[in-house]
Amino acid sequence: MTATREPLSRERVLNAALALADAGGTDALTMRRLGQELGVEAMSLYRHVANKDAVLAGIVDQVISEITLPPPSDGWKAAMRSRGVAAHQALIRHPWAPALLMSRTNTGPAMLRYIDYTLGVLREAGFSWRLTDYAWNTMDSYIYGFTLRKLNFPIAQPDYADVASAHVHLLAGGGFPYMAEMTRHVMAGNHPGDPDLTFGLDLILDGLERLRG
Amino acid sequence: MTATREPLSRERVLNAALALADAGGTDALTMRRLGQELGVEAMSLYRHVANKDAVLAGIVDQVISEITLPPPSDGWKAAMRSRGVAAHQALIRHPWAPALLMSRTNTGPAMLRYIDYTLGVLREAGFSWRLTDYAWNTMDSYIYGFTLRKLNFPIAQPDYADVASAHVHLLAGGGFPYMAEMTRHVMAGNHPGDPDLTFGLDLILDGLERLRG
DNA sequence: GCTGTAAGCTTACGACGTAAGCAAGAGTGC
DNA sequence: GCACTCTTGCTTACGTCGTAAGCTTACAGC
Repeated sequence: MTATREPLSRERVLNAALALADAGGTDALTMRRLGQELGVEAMSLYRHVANKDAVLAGIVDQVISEITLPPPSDGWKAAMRSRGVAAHQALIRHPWAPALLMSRTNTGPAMLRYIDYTLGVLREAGFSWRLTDYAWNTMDSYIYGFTLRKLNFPIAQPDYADVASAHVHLLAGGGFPYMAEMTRHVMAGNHPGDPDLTFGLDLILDGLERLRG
Repeated sequence: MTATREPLSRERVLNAALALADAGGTDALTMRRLGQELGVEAMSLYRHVANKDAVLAGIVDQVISEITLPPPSDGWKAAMRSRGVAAHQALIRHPWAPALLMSRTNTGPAMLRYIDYTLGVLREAGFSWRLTDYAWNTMDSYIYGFTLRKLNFPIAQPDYADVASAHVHLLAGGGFPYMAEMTRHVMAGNHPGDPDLTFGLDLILDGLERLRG
């Protein structure tokens, strides 16, 4: 009289893995817990997935697939700008993702699509192959770097007050006058502690525009 | 008649940890192996170090301390440029470091010194606090992001031929025309596969110069 | 019914970080 | 010389991890 449960599948495994990572970060994603979440023993997962690394690759690609790619007809600059913002937003929605994304070689279908789109927009806008490669690399280095940094910046975290007070004694020592003053400015509200992606992105895009001629 | 061995110390532990990470990456750095390297049991390390996380924080700060900071008298732009290059080089010397650097909140003495230096150069060059913060954030997001990306880019690895041939079938499918063509250009030697830090860095610095007015 | 194949289960191994308590030696005060 | 404390390193053990090897069960096609 037991209802025959839905059989496992690579897709079901990856969905559960994504949910687990979203809920508790990479640490919460273990094969045992993943099995538990699916009502199955850990070893059963290996019928549908080569190993844990494949799971990680799968969920990273899933996140990349969430990046909405604007139509190239918007013009290369606008397209690259909103592509960058969309990537940043998708990654922020899954805070565990950037570290994974940047510390592995990713060749999932969504990633390849995403790269090909980017190269295509730049090429069609008249950038040389060399400049296209450099431009792509520069933008993505910045976007991913910025996102990862932001996620680990104490200021962006709810326990900012704790962190700040824990470090105040370091700054008070007098060895780091500029940091101390900067902290004072941020705490006084003169200046947003939360960094802004578009500042640097626009800097890069304007520079690329000038190089394109 | 056994020679009394050199007693452990936080410094000796960190030095050995750094050597271990340099030799085999983060995975090779375990408390047991670290003890073994020092001729000591793993648990003995805990007398000199709070836990493994403290070890990681220690060696990351060690790497940061290797970044040579140019004299601010060179002018802010030249100083920021060679600071960036120096940071990149130091991180490349310790390929395991960028991932660690970017996935934790770092408040070691070398890191604080490094940040304070950067803020100081920008402030003394006349940047507002707001612009100083944005500039610092943009530069470092790019530098770290670029370095981490480069380390995980298959092209930078000795097994590039393998990696390329393993992915050729994906490109050959026709779904990714621009990537395919780019790969062809790189393989034909028309274009360096190895990315260049200074391209993006100069883009950013030129943009900052314009903003400073 | 028989048999082949797939899906999930069981057990087990060798890592890992580290908590708790023990042992042995080095100073120190008398 | 002797007890005392403090420091340093060692022993043992626990719970967790990824996953190799082999087993069981259920169903499909004949």
